[in-house]
Formats: sequence, structure tokens, C-alpha cells
Amino acid sequence: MVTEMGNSNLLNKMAEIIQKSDNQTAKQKKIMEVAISLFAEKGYSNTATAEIAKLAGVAEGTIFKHYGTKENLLLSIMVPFLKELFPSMADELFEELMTDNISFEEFLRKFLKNRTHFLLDNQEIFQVFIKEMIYKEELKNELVPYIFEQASPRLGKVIDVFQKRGEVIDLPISQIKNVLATTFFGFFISRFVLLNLQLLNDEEIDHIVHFIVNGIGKRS
Amino acid sequence: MVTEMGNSNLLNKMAEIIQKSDNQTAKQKKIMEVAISLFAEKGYSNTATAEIAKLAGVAEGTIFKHYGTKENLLLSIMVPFLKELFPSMADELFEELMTDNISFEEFLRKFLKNRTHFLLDNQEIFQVFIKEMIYKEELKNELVPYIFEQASPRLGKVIDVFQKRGEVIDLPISQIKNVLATTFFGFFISRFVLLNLQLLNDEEIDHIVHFIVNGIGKRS
Amino acid sequence: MVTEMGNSNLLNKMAEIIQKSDNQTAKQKKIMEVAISLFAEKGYSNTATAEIAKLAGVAEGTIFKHYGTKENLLLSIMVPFLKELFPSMADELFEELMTDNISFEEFLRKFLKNRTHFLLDNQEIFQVFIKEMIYKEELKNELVPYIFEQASPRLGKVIDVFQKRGEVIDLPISQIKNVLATTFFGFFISRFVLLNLQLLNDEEIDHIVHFIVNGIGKRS
Amino acid sequence: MVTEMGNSNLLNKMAEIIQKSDNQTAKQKKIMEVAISLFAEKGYSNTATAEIAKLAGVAEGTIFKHYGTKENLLLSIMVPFLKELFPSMADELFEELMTDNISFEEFLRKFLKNRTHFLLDNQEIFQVFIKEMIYKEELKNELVPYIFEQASPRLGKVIDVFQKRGEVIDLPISQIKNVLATTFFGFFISRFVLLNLQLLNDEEIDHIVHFIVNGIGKRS
DNA sequence: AATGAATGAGAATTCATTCAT
DNA sequence: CATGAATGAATTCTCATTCAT
Repeated sequence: MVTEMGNSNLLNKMAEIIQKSDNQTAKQKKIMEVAISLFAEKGYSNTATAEIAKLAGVAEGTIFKHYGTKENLLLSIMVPFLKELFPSMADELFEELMTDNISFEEFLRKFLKNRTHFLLDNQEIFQVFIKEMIYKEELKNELVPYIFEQASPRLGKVIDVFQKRGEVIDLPISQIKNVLATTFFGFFISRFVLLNLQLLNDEEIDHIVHFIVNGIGKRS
Repeated sequence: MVTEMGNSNLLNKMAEIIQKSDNQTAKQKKIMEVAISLFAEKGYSNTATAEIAKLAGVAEGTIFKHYGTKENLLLSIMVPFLKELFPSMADELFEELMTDNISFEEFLRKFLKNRTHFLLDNQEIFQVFIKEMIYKEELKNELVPYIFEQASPRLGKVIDVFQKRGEVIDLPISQIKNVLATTFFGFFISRFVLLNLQLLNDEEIDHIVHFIVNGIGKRS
Repeated sequence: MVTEMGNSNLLNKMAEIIQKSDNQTAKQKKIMEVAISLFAEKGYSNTATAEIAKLAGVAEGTIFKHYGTKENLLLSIMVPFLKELFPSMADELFEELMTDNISFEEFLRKFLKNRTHFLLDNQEIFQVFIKEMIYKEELKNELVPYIFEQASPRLGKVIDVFQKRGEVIDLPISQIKNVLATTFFGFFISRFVLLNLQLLNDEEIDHIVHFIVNGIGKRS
Repeated sequence: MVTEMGNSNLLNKMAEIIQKSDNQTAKQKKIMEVAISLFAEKGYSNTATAEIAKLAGVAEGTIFKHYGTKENLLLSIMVPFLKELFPSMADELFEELMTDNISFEEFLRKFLKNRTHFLLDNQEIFQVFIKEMIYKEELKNELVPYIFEQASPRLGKVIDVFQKRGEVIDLPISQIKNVLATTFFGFFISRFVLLNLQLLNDEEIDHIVHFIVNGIGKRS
């Protein structure tokens, strides 16, 4: 159900990058590594290509030989992350989690654990991602819809399943999706970008899951 | 329980700024206005002082005559916002909302409406604020604790009241605070910064309040 | 024997200043005072008029009302100093020192003491003077000849007197003048400008006088 | 008796500069050449990097690529000069001059000729040097002691030798050193900085040597 | 493929000077 | 006389990008 986005510059560029990104030299890997770290720390526009080159132990020209522009280097960082964050997650992870007759709480718990680990493993790229998305209109305007298109139907399907099993309240799916998306989003952003926390234990995940399921109101 | 913060460079600087900013020239006001708008749109470091000057109809030197540095101009924008976001909110708003024997849901509804309107009125500054906080370690390290100190005890008091009235579940206050803070935060950030939405109707507030109180799990 | 210098911009300007400089207001005096101190410390071109105004407790405009330009403020500082350094010194001091049948050594001693005290009293202006003379070709080209014209004949007369009394060797007067000028000059510059010494005791003056008279060679 | 100066920021910076400046591009050399000339003529702070770039036929950025800051360019000019003015002079020149049983007058003559030629060859750098030393407290405070430490013991040794040979009067060495230093200093500064003279003939050196040895008093 | 010297278009900031009040 | 807001040209410095080797 992925909409065609042929009019998107950014996604076109990303598609190009994917094709080229087969075999990276050692120097390219080092450049990416350093760039991710610096972009995450100081932001894209506060990081000089000269600094990347120096820390990566390559000449400045080398970066431009490989990536053409600084902007392109940024995209080359974001593309593989995006690829892994959604498409693979979507169809592999969701099926994996849904196979057994797992309870809704258990599903949430496993889902949050899985994504938390992925984001912790890629915390720097995630930071780069969010930071740039907030700044750059173009990026925001193209990626937010893309992400929604990727995530929305899968999330919808899951909610539908659990509504039918009687574990989720009978409100319109879109409404539940919004609430869930906002909660997940607030949770990840505040932990991994704003507070820069490096850990997340199971207990905390239990709390958030309990909250999502039961709210904080006391049942009469 | 509010910690003294006399050792804060940034907050000291802010205090100085407030004093100076009483009697503003027409040109100064115009500069601030334009700066807020540009910083919100493109971010602080992607906005040139030359552009601010041009749009404000002043010479570039005028900006520096009044604010000394570009950084200082940013602080001059953020300070009054911060001052109004917390201290005033805290002691006036909270009392106002709590006087009558308001229900928990009603409290949440009113609180969210009030803060939503404030943020809609100051959406651009809020964006500047969040964007810079994400980038600048110094800002983050001083403001996050400050905000927590301002908000935490007040939030705690409210939860305590409603727990005693039997409207909020008997979990540790700190746990409920975390969950609420994350939800509010995710809600505001995703709406006003990431999605850049300009409206919020009462129905949506009802949804989020219902979610906070009841969760999305179905009661058996 | 003072040559006419009608073609000199600088000396003309100075002449104008002299005429205007009759009655100074309290603010003017404060401006001059602060300017001298700052020019001496950091040099003319490293001192901002804004700083002078601030330390003098006046508005920036006030400086320009009185002195027109920053350059003119500098000249207004140098003129009275120059006036006292040479013309008055020349005809009053020299006569005073030469009246009695003073010995050459005694003359040198008194002369050095007198000029040393004058320079110590005006050390800051002297520093301004030398520093600017070194930098500004125009100043150098006009003032060095002027100073030579003022000092040279008077020094020549003194040497002549002591040669006739048999206390100074019979070398060409110009040669002795050069040597003396260089020595005096080196002495004052190194002490009061480069090393920034604030004191000079009689013993040191005795040494330099002894050296000028006898050299450091041992007599057989 | 040479003090360790490991705590000197400026001198450390200079050491770094030397290492980098081994293999200079043609453009770098041109930049240095032009900078020396302009700094000497108008002083460091009255020379714009734009002007240096223009006269050197390079882009302004090139200057900053190589030297980082304008200040650093200044140091890059001064360092090699300083290195040659003292250390090499000291141990090579002094020994060379002292080997034969040269007379004191002859020593002075040769010494002055040698240093005069060095300063004439480097007149512009010498001017840069003196001009900046007068202005910048930091430079003065680090270099004046350094120069004294370099020059003082060597000068002392020479005086000692000639005192023992009976050619120099038996006054305390420190006193003779002061007098000599002041004379040399006044001589070089007044000629090469203030008067900007381009020549020095043997006759003039003979005069100054004669003066140093015999003074200007007539022997009875 | 890799280098790194060179570029030049901005960027922030400074400052003497003007002028309306 | 005095003020101080406003100016705008000049200055130092940054940085993505190019290109000859």
C-alpha cells in the first residue's frame, strides 16, 4: 500500500544512494562513522567537512569524491537507517510478534523492547535523524508522510486484531493510532534525543505498557 | 524543594537580559519579531543576521548594538517565554484550576487547553526553544533541570490531591509524573514542532484526556 | 631658527587645536583623561570611542561634538604635551640650567633629572606619542623634523659652550649631537615605553651621566 | 643561568609554527612576504587580511587555511627572526668574534657591523617586531624576559673577558650591561624604526664605538 | 582512488560617525 | 551642550567545494 512518490526529490536521491551503496571501502566506512558521531553531537550544520575528514583520517577531497556534497553524505547516513527502521521492521517484526496468541500487553512489551534496542544501537543516527527533521522543511515534508505511510497500515492492522480479540477498546482505529503514535514518539524522543539516556530497563517498559493499557485513572 | 541555581551562567545572563529589555525601541521590537520568525522557520544557525536586519528594515549594526551577539539575541527571545511558561503558570494557573472540586478529567482538560493556547500563541518561540535545546548541550544541561525543578513539584502536588480523592491510581507519584510528562511532552512536540499543526480542537483534547485516564485497554 | 612649515597639514591642525583649547568643560577633561589612559595602554587604533565614552561617563556623541573625529582627539592630547616638551623647555629650562658656571656632568645630571620627571609625570602621553609616531608615517614625517628643529640648535649651543670650556671633546658638534640624542632617546624609550618602568632614582642617573662623559673604556 | 620557560603559551605556539613552516608553498611564501611588508609599513592592526590577500594574489581564505588566524600569521613572521636574532647570534657569532685576541674597540666594531647588517637585511621584520612588542602586553611580557635571558649572560661574559684584559672599567658588570644595552637599543631603534634609515656606513659605526669606549668628556 | 592546496561566497562582529531629540 | 539610537562600510574568519597532481 506504499504510495508512489515520484515527485519527491529527496526520496529519489535516497533511491540512488541505495543502488550505489554496495561495496564501501574502509575509508568510506570510517567517514560515515565519524560523520554520524559528529552530526549526532553537534548537528549537521555545525559540523565542518574538514573536521570529519580530519577525524576520519582522510583528505577533505576524499569525502567529496565519494559523496559529492555534504548533504548527500547526510542522506547516505539516513537511508540505511530508514530502510531498517520501517520496511524490514514492518513485515518481519510484526509477523514475528503476532504469530502466537500473544496478549496485547505482551505485544506492546515486546514491541517496545525490540524498537528500544534498535534505537539504542543506532542512537546517534536516530538523533541525527530527528534533529535534521525538525530543522529542514524539505526533509520533514517528505519523510513524515513516508513514515506515516509505512507505519500507519501496520499499526492499524495490529489494533484491529486486538480490538477483535476484545483487548482494545472499541474506538475508531485512527484515534487509537494517534494516541499510540504520540505516546511512542514522546517516549523515544524524550529519552534518546532530549535526555540522551543510554539505558532502558524492563521495569520502565512495564510502566509505560501498563499506562498505555490502563491509563492512570482509578477504576471504581 | 526548588534547588538554588545561583551557579548558572546562562540563567544569570538571562536575568541581565530581562532588565535591559524593558524599554524597547520600535526597531528593537521589529528585530525580535523577525528573529523569532526566522529562527522558528529555519533554525538559529541557519539564519543570518544579515537576513534578520534586512527583513526588519534596520542596519546589521543595529542588531549588534542592542544585543551584542547573535547568541544574545536568541536568549533575549527565549527568556520571557521561559519566564511565562513556568513560574507564572505554576502558581497562578494551578491554583486557579484546583480551587473548585474539579474532577481529574476536567482538570486535565482545562490544563491542556490552557497550555495549548499558550503554545499556539507562542508557537514560533516554542519551536525556537525546542530546536535550540536539542542542539546546544549547554542550553540543555541548564534548562532541562530548571524546567524539571519548576514543573515537578507542582505536578506532584496535583497528583497527590487526586490520589487522595481516589481518582488516580495508587502508584508511586514519581512513576505517574514520568508517564504524564512523557505524554504531554510527546503531544506538544509532535503537534507544534514536528507536524507544525496550527490548530487543536476540543475533540482532540477529549481524546487525549480519555486516553490518559483510561488507557486503551478494554475493561473486562 | 625655527623653519616655517606652512605646508604641514598636521601642524596646521595642531595650531587650530591650540586656539580652541581654552576653556574645557568637566566632561571634556574627563574624556581627555580617559583617552590618554586608554591610548597609552592599548594604542590609539585598538581603543574604541565607545569605550572612551563609557569610561568617561559621557555619550558617544559628546566626544564627536567636541573633537569632531577620533584623530582630532588624539591630536588634542598630543599638542599640549608637545608644546611643553620643547618650546617652553628649550628657552626656559636651558637658560635656567646654564646660568651658573655649572660643570658638564652637573648639567647632564640636572637635565636628565628634569626631563625624567616631566616624562614620568606625563608617561602615558609619552607612550601614546611614541607609539603613534612609530606607526603613522604622516606623524613621523612631520614631527621628527619638527622635534629636531626644536631640539637641535639648543643642544648645539650647549655643546658649544662646554667645548669652549674644555669639558667636551673637540669633535664636530653634529657628531656629538647624534650620539647624545641616540643615548637620551634610547634611555627614555627603553625605560618609559618598552619596560614601562615607573621610577628612576638618582643613582641610575649618575651611572648614565658617568657613561656619557667617560665611556666604558679603561684609561691607560 | 637561562631560566626554563616551559610555561610560556606564546613561545609554545611559536614552536608549533616553526615545525609547520618547513615546506612552504609558493603562495605561502608570497603571503608572508607581503604580510611582512605591510605590517612593517602600517602596523599589524592597521593591515587588513583582505589587502594582504590581494597583494599576494591569493584568496583571503588561503591565508586562513594556512595560518588559522591573523595573529598566527604575525607569529609566523616573528618566530624565525627571533630564533636567528639571539640563539644563533649568541653562540656562533660571539665565539667567532672572540677567538683572536681582538681589542675591545675592534670587538664592538665588528659586533655592531654584524648586527647592523642583520637588521638591515631584516629591517621590515624588525619593525614589525618592535611595533608589536610596544603594543601587545602579552608579547612584551613574554619576549622581553626571553630576550634578556638570551642576551644578558653572553654580554656579561664578553664584558668580563675585557675587564680582565684591562680594557673595560672596573664597574659592576650589571651596570655596564645596562648602559650598553640601552645604547645599542637606542641606536638600532632610532635608526631602523623611528628614522627608517636604510644605510649605515663604517664611519658612523666608528663614531658610536668611540663614544661607547671614551664617552664625550674631555680628558684632562 | 586519494590528496590537500586553493577558492570565494558568505558569516558574525566592530566601530567611527551622524543626526533627530 | 548632551544624548544615544542608528548606520554601513570594513574586518576577521568559516566552510563547502573544486581541481591539478
